[in-house]
Parts: sequence; C-alpha cells; structure tokens
Amino acid sequence: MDENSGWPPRLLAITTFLLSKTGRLARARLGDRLAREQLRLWHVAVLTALADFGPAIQRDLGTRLGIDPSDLVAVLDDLESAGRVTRRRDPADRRRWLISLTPAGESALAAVDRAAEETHDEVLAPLSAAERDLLHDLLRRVLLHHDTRPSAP
Amino acid sequence: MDENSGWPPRLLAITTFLLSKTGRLARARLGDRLAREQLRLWHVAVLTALADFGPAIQRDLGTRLGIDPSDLVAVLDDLESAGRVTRRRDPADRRRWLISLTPAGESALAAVDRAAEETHDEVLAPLSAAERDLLHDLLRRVLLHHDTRPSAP
DNA sequence: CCTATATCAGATCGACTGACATCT
DNA sequence: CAGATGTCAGTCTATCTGATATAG
Repeated sequence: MDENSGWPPRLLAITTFLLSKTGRLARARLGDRLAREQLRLWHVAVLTALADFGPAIQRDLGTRLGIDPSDLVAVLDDLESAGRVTRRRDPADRRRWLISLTPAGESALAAVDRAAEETHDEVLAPLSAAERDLLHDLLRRVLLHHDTRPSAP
Repeated sequence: MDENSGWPPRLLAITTFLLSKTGRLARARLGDRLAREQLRLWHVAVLTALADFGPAIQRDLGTRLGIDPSDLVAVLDDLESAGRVTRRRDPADRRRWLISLTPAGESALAAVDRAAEETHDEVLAPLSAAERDLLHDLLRRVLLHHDTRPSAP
C-alpha cells in the first residue's frame, strides 16, 4: 500500500507529518466552501463564539479564540460591514467594544453548518461513520490537552 | 468537558476545524525540534524521498513531494550547502540535476527520527499507544485517499 | 503616571505565478 | 522551433511585532 502512494514511507511513518498534511487539506477544503459565503475561518470562529457564549468584549474574543488582537480588527470590520455582527461601545468602559451577533450572523452560521457537513463528506470520505466519530474524539482530546488559548477571563 | 475548554462548542463539533488546529500544532512542534538540526519540513521531505527511493532528478522530487519547483531550488540550496545532498548534472540530459543523499544527509535523517519520536510523545501525550496507532492509520487513509501529488512520472 | 484597549504600519514566512535562460 | 528543466523576481496570505491614540 505504501508502494503506490508516491510518498516516501519514512514520511508516512511520522504521525505529525500526517497531521500536518491532513490539517492543511481540511483547512483548504473548508476554506473553499466558506468562501462561497464570503466567510473565512476566523470569521466562523468569531460567529460561533458569539452564538455559544453571547455578546463579548473584543479583547475577550481575541484571547478566547487565540487570534491576535491586531488581526481581529480586520475580521470584525468584515463581519460588521456584512451586517453579521454589531460593535457598540461598552458604556461601563468606553475603551471597549461590545460585539454582538445579528440575525444575519445567525443565518451565516447555518450556512457554516452546511459547509462543514459537505466538507466532512468530502475530506473524510474513506472513513466509516464510526471511524469519523473516533477520529473526531482523538483529535479533540489532542487539541484540548495542549490548549493554551482559553481559560476564564 | 466543553465548559472549561474555552473553545466554542460549535467549533469543536467541526472535525475539519480540529484537523486544522491539531495539524498546525503538530507542524509547529515538529518544526521547533527540526530547527535545532537546522532543518525545515521540506528539507525532511527531500531527505526521506532520497533515502527511500534513491537519487532523483530535481523535477521528479518536486512532483513526488508536491513542492513547487521554484521553491525546491532554495530547499536544495540549503541542503547542498550543508553537505547533506549533492547536485550533479545528469550526463544523459544536461538540463537535469541529479540529487543524491550524502552520509551527512543520512545522519541528519537519524536526527529527524529522534525529533519525530520526541514530538509524538509531546503532541500525542493524551493518547494511549493503541490510540496513537489508530489515529495514525485513520490519518494515513485520509491523506492517501486525497493525494494528487504522486503517481508515476 | 501607569495600564488597558483598540488600531495601524510593517516584518516575516509559506505557497503560488510569471518570465526567462538553457538544453533537448 | 517546441517543449522540458531549473532559476529568479514578485505577489498574496496568514501570523506576529512594535508604535500609538484614547480611556480608565
């Protein structure tokens, strides 16, 4: 089975190489589908955070999602000009912006769900449903074990 | 378990998101260890290809590994100036360079094996040995299913 | 005065594109 | 001449740094 893959067997033996390659594949395919909805991955991360945790201060969004504060600016500019989030000053601390999801943002999330499903069918095609669940669980445990991003504000 | 992870549950539900994140994690950690040996990931790919398949024409290396021919130039420049590969003109077709592994290249590969093992212990820490094998097999099947890179010239 | 927040300008890196000299 | 091979210059994107204006 190694023989017709084209990859050097020594490379295929390195699990982190496989992770890196499949990760890049997954990112590219998901990104393609999201682009049809005028969305990028960071946009999705922000929308899901607002949907799951409610309105948030810009800075907290950044630390929670692990996106650089300076890059978050442009992401929110995009989402705001598309009407998917609103930026309001926090009356209690006027340095802060309070970010909220709009109905347009919620419907964008519905499109994200469809895009994710389609991407899974494509990317995980060689795996059975049970194997997909298994892969999901393994990856989830790996990610959460290493995560430095989050923690409570 | 979702509650203390910091990530939005909706994001964690997307397998391709997990793949993307863990892939980036794996790439970063492996890259750190390889940097100690003055190696990058593309350097490793080239060295393994030469070790597994023997000397190769530059262009075949590029198509086999899926690296852009123009980027391969710099990768080989690095490896050659470090004495890890040699570039010789193909006497039969003087447009072509014939790339060969040197003893220094082989010993670099030994260092790569150590780096990969250390990285696995770090990145896959939350998984048992059996689970690591399982993850490896699942990722391998996903990657090989999608691969467009290889095939015979 | 010192810190926090948001923003902007720029460096860096990896992947990709287009032009080109050399050789078959 | 047409096509293949390797090389160089430049673009594009994502990520990260550093400086700055405003507010607490």
